[in-house]
Amino acid sequence: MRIGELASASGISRDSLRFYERAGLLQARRQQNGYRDYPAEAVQLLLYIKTAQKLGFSLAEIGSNLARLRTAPDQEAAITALLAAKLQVVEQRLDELAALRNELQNRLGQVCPLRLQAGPGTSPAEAARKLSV
Amino acid sequence: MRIGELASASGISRDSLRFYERAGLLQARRQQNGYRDYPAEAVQLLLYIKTAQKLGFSLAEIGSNLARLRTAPDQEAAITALLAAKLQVVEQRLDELAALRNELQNRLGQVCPLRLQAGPGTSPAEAARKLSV
DNA sequence: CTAAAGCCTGGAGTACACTCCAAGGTCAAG
DNA sequence: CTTGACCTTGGAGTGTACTCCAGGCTTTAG
Repeated sequence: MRIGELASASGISRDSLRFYERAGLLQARRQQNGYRDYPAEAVQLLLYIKTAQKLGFSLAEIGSNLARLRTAPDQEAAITALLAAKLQVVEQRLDELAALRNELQNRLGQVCPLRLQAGPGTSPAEAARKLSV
Repeated sequence: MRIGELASASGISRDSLRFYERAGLLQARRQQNGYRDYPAEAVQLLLYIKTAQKLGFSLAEIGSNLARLRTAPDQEAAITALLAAKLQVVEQRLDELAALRNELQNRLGQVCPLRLQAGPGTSPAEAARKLSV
Protein backbone atom coordinates (compact mmCIF):
# COMPACT_ATOMS: atom_id res chain seq x y z
CA MET A 1 0.00 0.00 0.00
CA ARG A 2 1.49 3.31 -1.04
CA ILE A 3 1.13 6.58 0.76
CA GLY A 4 -1.60 7.96 -1.47
CA GLU A 5 -3.78 4.93 -1.01
CA LEU A 6 -3.31 5.01 2.72
CA ALA A 7 -4.10 8.70 2.73
CA SER A 8 -7.42 8.26 1.02
CA ALA A 9 -8.23 5.11 2.98
CA SER A 10 -7.61 6.82 6.29
CA GLY A 11 -8.61 10.36 5.51
CA ILE A 12 -5.22 11.61 6.64
CA SER A 13 -3.11 13.68 4.27
CA ARG A 14 0.11 12.32 2.79
CA ASP A 15 1.98 15.13 4.44
CA SER A 16 0.55 14.16 7.81
CA LEU A 17 1.50 10.54 7.26
CA ARG A 18 5.09 11.53 6.57
CA PHE A 19 4.92 13.78 9.60
CA TYR A 20 3.74 10.86 11.73
CA GLU A 21 6.63 8.82 10.44
CA ARG A 22 9.14 11.45 11.53
CA ALA A 23 7.33 11.54 14.88
CA GLY A 24 7.82 7.80 15.22
CA LEU A 25 4.16 6.86 15.16
CA LEU A 26 4.02 5.07 11.87
CA GLN A 27 6.67 2.92 10.22
CA ALA A 28 6.76 2.00 6.57
CA ARG A 29 8.81 -0.47 4.60
CA ARG A 30 10.26 0.81 1.38
CA GLN A 31 9.84 -0.55 -2.12
CA GLN A 32 12.86 -0.80 -4.44
CA ASN A 33 12.09 2.63 -5.86
CA GLY A 34 12.09 4.20 -2.40
CA TYR A 35 8.34 4.56 -2.16
CA ARG A 36 6.81 3.88 1.24
CA ASP A 37 4.99 0.57 1.55
CA TYR A 38 2.35 0.27 4.23
CA PRO A 39 0.64 -2.89 5.47
CA ALA A 40 -3.15 -2.94 5.32
CA GLU A 41 -3.33 -2.73 9.10
CA ALA A 42 -1.94 0.79 8.93
CA VAL A 43 -5.48 2.00 8.31
CA GLN A 44 -6.56 0.60 11.65
CA LEU A 45 -3.56 2.03 13.36
CA LEU A 46 -4.42 5.46 12.02
CA LEU A 47 -7.96 5.00 13.20
CA TYR A 48 -6.59 4.39 16.65
CA ILE A 49 -4.37 7.45 16.41
CA LYS A 50 -7.29 9.61 15.39
CA THR A 51 -9.38 8.32 18.25
CA ALA A 52 -6.63 8.91 20.75
CA GLN A 53 -6.24 12.44 19.45
CA LYS A 54 -9.94 13.05 19.89
CA LEU A 55 -9.49 11.93 23.46
CA GLY A 56 -6.94 14.65 23.90
CA PHE A 57 -3.76 12.62 23.71
CA SER A 58 -0.86 14.38 22.05
CA LEU A 59 1.02 12.63 19.28
CA ALA A 60 3.93 12.20 21.67
CA GLU A 61 1.72 10.40 24.16
CA ILE A 62 0.21 8.24 21.47
CA GLY A 63 3.67 7.37 20.24
CA SER A 64 4.91 6.29 23.63
CA ASN A 65 1.73 4.31 24.23
CA LEU A 66 2.31 2.46 20.98
CA ALA A 67 5.94 1.85 21.87
CA ARG A 68 5.00 0.49 25.28
CA LEU A 69 2.48 -1.73 23.55
CA ARG A 70 5.07 -3.07 21.18
CA THR A 71 7.45 -4.09 23.94
CA ALA A 72 4.94 -5.22 26.54
CA PRO A 73 5.54 -8.79 27.78
CA ASP A 74 1.79 -9.25 28.15
CA GLN A 75 0.22 -7.34 25.33
CA GLU A 76 -3.31 -7.98 26.47
CA ALA A 77 -2.61 -6.65 29.92
CA ALA A 78 -0.96 -3.63 28.36
CA ILE A 79 -3.99 -2.94 26.22
CA THR A 80 -6.29 -3.33 29.17
CA ALA A 81 -4.15 -0.86 31.10
CA LEU A 82 -4.27 1.62 28.23
CA LEU A 83 -8.01 1.32 27.94
CA ALA A 84 -8.41 1.80 31.67
CA ALA A 85 -6.20 4.88 31.58
CA LYS A 86 -8.15 6.28 28.67
CA LEU A 87 -11.39 5.63 30.48
CA GLN A 88 -10.13 7.59 33.46
CA VAL A 89 -9.23 10.54 31.30
CA VAL A 90 -12.59 10.46 29.59
CA GLU A 91 -14.47 10.26 32.85
CA GLN A 92 -12.55 13.13 34.36
CA ARG A 93 -13.35 15.28 31.37
CA LEU A 94 -16.97 14.25 31.54
CA ASP A 95 -17.11 15.39 35.14
CA GLU A 96 -15.57 18.74 34.36
CA LEU A 97 -17.88 19.34 31.46
CA ALA A 98 -20.91 18.26 33.44
CA ALA A 99 -20.06 20.78 36.13
CA LEU A 100 -19.82 23.52 33.54
CA ARG A 101 -23.08 22.46 31.94
CA ASN A 102 -24.82 22.65 35.30
CA GLU A 103 -23.51 26.14 35.88
CA LEU A 104 -24.73 27.24 32.48
CA GLN A 105 -28.10 25.64 32.97
CA ASN A 106 -28.52 27.29 36.33
CA ARG A 107 -27.93 30.68 34.83
CA LEU A 108 -30.19 30.03 31.87
CA GLY A 109 -32.84 28.52 34.10
CA GLN A 110 -33.61 31.90 35.59
CA VAL A 111 -36.33 33.79 33.77
CA CYS A 112 -33.75 36.39 32.98
CA PRO A 113 -30.29 35.05 33.77
CA LEU A 114 -29.00 38.39 34.98
CA ARG A 115 -32.07 40.18 36.29
CA LEU A 116 -31.11 39.82 39.91
CA GLN A 117 -27.71 41.39 39.44
CA ALA A 118 -28.05 43.71 36.47
CA GLY A 119 -28.44 47.43 36.98
CA PRO A 120 -28.38 50.39 34.62
CA GLY A 121 -25.16 51.30 32.89
CA THR A 122 -23.75 47.80 33.08
CA SER A 123 -20.09 47.92 32.12
CA PRO A 124 -18.42 45.33 29.90
CA ALA A 125 -16.37 44.15 32.84
CA GLU A 126 -19.49 43.74 34.92
CA ALA A 127 -21.17 41.86 32.15
CA ALA A 128 -18.13 39.64 31.91
CA ARG A 129 -18.25 39.03 35.64
CA LYS A 130 -21.77 37.73 35.28
CA LEU A 131 -20.57 35.46 32.52
CA SER A 132 -17.85 33.87 34.60
CA VAL A 133 -18.75 30.28 35.15
CA MET B 1 -4.05 48.00 39.73
CA ARG B 2 -0.75 47.39 38.01
CA ILE B 3 0.12 44.44 35.85
CA GLY B 4 2.02 42.53 38.52
CA GLU B 5 -0.88 42.72 40.96
CA LEU B 6 -3.33 41.60 38.32
CA ALA B 7 -1.00 38.76 37.37
CA SER B 8 -0.84 37.40 40.89
CA ALA B 9 -4.55 38.05 41.52
CA SER B 10 -5.57 36.18 38.39
CA GLY B 11 -2.83 33.58 38.14
CA ILE B 12 -2.02 34.71 34.62
CA SER B 13 1.51 35.81 33.78
CA ARG B 14 2.35 39.42 33.02
CA ASP B 15 3.50 38.33 29.59
CA SER B 16 0.17 36.70 28.93
CA LEU B 17 -1.69 39.80 30.06
CA ARG B 18 0.28 41.92 27.61
CA PHE B 19 -0.36 39.29 24.98
CA TYR B 20 -4.10 39.47 25.66
CA GLU B 21 -3.93 43.22 25.29
CA ARG B 22 -2.35 42.92 21.86
CA ALA B 23 -5.03 40.36 21.02
CA GLY B 24 -7.70 42.89 21.95
CA LEU B 25 -9.10 40.96 24.89
CA LEU B 26 -8.06 43.20 27.72
CA GLN B 27 -7.73 46.98 27.75
CA ALA B 28 -5.78 48.97 30.31
CA ARG B 29 -5.62 52.65 31.07
CA ARG B 30 -2.16 54.07 31.53
CA GLN B 31 -0.70 55.94 34.48
CA GLN B 32 1.41 59.07 33.89
CA ASN B 33 4.55 56.94 33.92
CA GLY B 34 3.19 54.68 31.20
CA TYR B 35 2.43 51.77 33.49
CA ARG B 36 -0.75 49.86 32.75
CA ASP B 37 -3.62 50.52 35.13
CA TYR B 38 -6.32 47.87 35.43
CA PRO B 39 -9.69 48.17 37.10
CA ALA B 40 -10.50 45.64 39.82
CA GLU B 41 -13.05 43.96 37.53
CA ALA B 42 -10.24 42.82 35.28
CA VAL B 43 -9.78 39.86 37.60
CA GLN B 44 -13.33 38.71 36.87
CA LEU B 45 -12.88 39.27 33.19
CA LEU B 46 -9.80 37.07 33.24
CA LEU B 47 -11.73 34.45 35.13
CA TYR B 48 -14.26 34.50 32.33
CA ILE B 49 -11.51 34.24 29.73
CA LYS B 50 -10.01 31.25 31.51
CA THR B 51 -13.36 29.53 31.70
CA ALA B 52 -14.09 30.13 28.07
CA GLN B 53 -10.70 28.69 27.18
CA LYS B 54 -11.43 25.59 29.19
CA LEU B 55 -14.59 25.28 27.17
CA GLY B 56 -12.47 25.17 24.06
CA PHE B 57 -12.97 28.71 22.81
CA SER B 58 -9.96 30.26 21.15
CA LEU B 59 -8.78 33.66 22.25
CA ALA B 60 -10.07 35.05 18.96
CA GLU B 61 -13.54 33.71 19.66
CA ILE B 62 -13.47 35.00 23.19
CA GLY B 63 -12.40 38.40 21.92
CA SER B 64 -15.21 38.65 19.42
CA ASN B 65 -17.69 37.46 22.02
CA LEU B 66 -16.57 40.23 24.34
CA ALA B 67 -16.76 42.75 21.53
CA ARG B 68 -20.26 41.67 20.62
CA LEU B 69 -21.16 41.97 24.26
CA ARG B 70 -19.81 45.49 24.46
CA THR B 71 -21.85 46.69 21.51
CA ALA B 72 -25.01 44.69 22.06
CA PRO B 73 -28.15 46.84 22.23
CA ASP B 74 -29.61 44.43 24.79
CA GLN B 75 -26.72 43.23 26.86
CA GLU B 76 -28.78 40.76 28.84
CA ALA B 77 -30.10 39.12 25.71
CA ALA B 78 -26.57 38.96 24.37
CA ILE B 79 -25.31 37.26 27.50
CA THR B 80 -28.17 34.82 27.42
CA ALA B 81 -27.33 34.01 23.82
CA LEU B 82 -23.68 33.45 24.69
CA LEU B 83 -24.57 31.20 27.57
CA ALA B 84 -26.92 29.21 25.37
CA ALA B 85 -24.24 28.83 22.71
CA LYS B 86 -21.73 27.72 25.32
CA LEU B 87 -24.21 25.23 26.69
CA GLN B 88 -24.66 23.73 23.25
CA VAL B 89 -20.92 23.30 22.81
CA VAL B 90 -20.60 21.71 26.22
CA GLU B 91 -23.46 19.32 25.61
CA GLN B 92 -22.12 18.23 22.27
CA ARG B 93 -18.77 17.48 23.83
CA LEU B 94 -20.46 15.62 26.62
CA ASP B 95 -22.24 13.42 24.10
CA GLU B 96 -19.04 12.66 22.22
CA LEU B 97 -17.18 11.81 25.37
CA ALA B 98 -20.02 9.69 26.69
CA ALA B 99 -19.99 7.65 23.49
CA LEU B 100 -16.26 7.08 23.86
CA ARG B 101 -16.66 6.14 27.49
CA ASN B 102 -19.28 3.56 26.60
CA GLU B 103 -16.99 2.04 24.01
CA LEU B 104 -14.17 1.82 26.50
CA GLN B 105 -16.40 0.35 29.16
CA ASN B 106 -17.71 -2.26 26.76
CA ARG B 107 -14.22 -3.40 25.99
CA LEU B 108 -13.15 -3.40 29.60
CA GLY B 109 -16.34 -5.12 30.66
CA GLN B 110 -15.23 -8.34 29.00
CA VAL B 111 -13.35 -10.65 31.32
CA CYS B 112 -10.39 -10.19 29.05
CA PRO B 113 -11.02 -7.36 26.65
CA LEU B 114 -9.24 -9.06 23.78
CA ARG B 115 -9.62 -12.76 24.48
CA LEU B 116 -12.11 -13.35 21.71
CA GLN B 117 -9.91 -11.86 19.04
CA ALA B 118 -6.36 -12.38 20.25
CA GLY B 119 -4.23 -15.12 18.84
CA PRO B 120 -0.56 -16.04 19.13
CA GLY B 121 2.03 -13.77 17.59
CA THR B 122 -0.12 -10.69 17.80
CA SER B 123 1.50 -7.87 15.86
CA PRO B 124 1.60 -4.28 17.00
CA ALA B 125 -0.73 -3.32 14.20
CA GLU B 126 -3.18 -5.99 15.24
CA ALA B 127 -3.00 -4.85 18.80
CA ALA B 128 -3.68 -1.33 17.64
CA ARG B 129 -6.65 -2.51 15.66
CA LYS B 130 -8.16 -3.94 18.80
CA LEU B 131 -7.54 -0.63 20.50
CA SER B 132 -9.44 1.36 17.91
CA VAL B 133 -12.49 2.78 19.54
C1' DC C 1 7.81 9.13 -26.27
C1' DT C 2 5.48 12.30 -23.67
C1' DA C 3 2.43 13.98 -20.29
C1' DA C 4 0.27 13.42 -16.06
C1' DA C 5 0.08 11.55 -11.77
C1' DG C 6 2.44 9.99 -7.98
C1' DC C 7 6.41 9.57 -5.08
C1' DC C 8 10.88 11.34 -2.72
C1' DT C 9 13.58 14.84 0.37
C1' DG C 10 14.59 18.87 2.99
C1' DG C 11 13.12 22.92 4.48
C1' DA C 12 10.04 26.83 5.05
C1' DG C 13 5.60 28.62 6.60
C1' DT C 14 1.25 28.71 9.50
C1' DA C 15 -1.78 29.20 13.58
C1' DC C 16 -2.16 29.29 18.39
C1' DA C 17 -0.86 30.71 22.83
C1' DC C 18 2.32 31.82 25.00
C1' DT C 19 7.31 32.72 27.00
C1' DC C 20 11.62 34.88 27.26
C1' DC C 21 14.93 38.47 26.46
C1' DA C 22 17.45 42.92 25.94
C1' DA C 23 17.63 47.56 26.73
C1' DG C 24 15.90 50.88 29.20
C1' DG C 25 12.54 53.95 32.31
C1' DT C 26 10.39 54.50 37.31
C1' DC C 27 10.09 54.35 42.08
C1' DA C 28 10.60 53.34 47.14
C1' DA C 29 13.86 52.02 50.79
C1' DG C 30 18.15 52.43 53.10
C1' DC D 1 22.53 57.92 45.44
C1' DT D 2 22.49 53.41 44.71
C1' DT D 3 20.05 49.05 44.84
C1' DG D 4 16.32 46.27 43.75
C1' DA D 5 11.76 45.60 42.37
C1' DC D 6 8.73 46.75 38.99
C1' DC D 7 7.41 48.59 34.66
C1' DT D 8 7.98 49.65 29.33
C1' DT D 9 8.79 48.12 24.27
C1' DG D 10 9.88 45.30 20.31
C1' DG D 11 11.25 41.19 18.81
C1' DA D 12 12.76 36.43 18.97
C1' DG D 13 11.94 31.68 20.42
C1' DT D 14 8.96 27.48 21.80
C1' DG D 15 5.86 23.50 21.10
C1' DT D 16 2.15 21.26 18.61
C1' DA D 17 0.44 19.63 14.53
C1' DC D 18 0.40 20.22 10.55
C1' DT D 19 0.71 22.24 5.45
C1' DC D 20 3.00 23.68 1.45
C1' DC D 21 6.73 24.00 -1.78
C1' DA D 22 10.78 23.30 -4.86
C1' DG D 23 13.42 20.28 -7.28
C1' DG D 24 13.75 15.95 -8.80
C1' DC D 25 12.83 10.81 -9.52
C1' DT D 26 9.25 6.85 -11.09
C1' DT D 27 5.33 5.01 -12.96
C1' DT D 28 1.22 4.76 -15.85
C1' DA D 29 -1.76 5.99 -19.74
C1' DG D 30 -2.27 7.25 -24.39
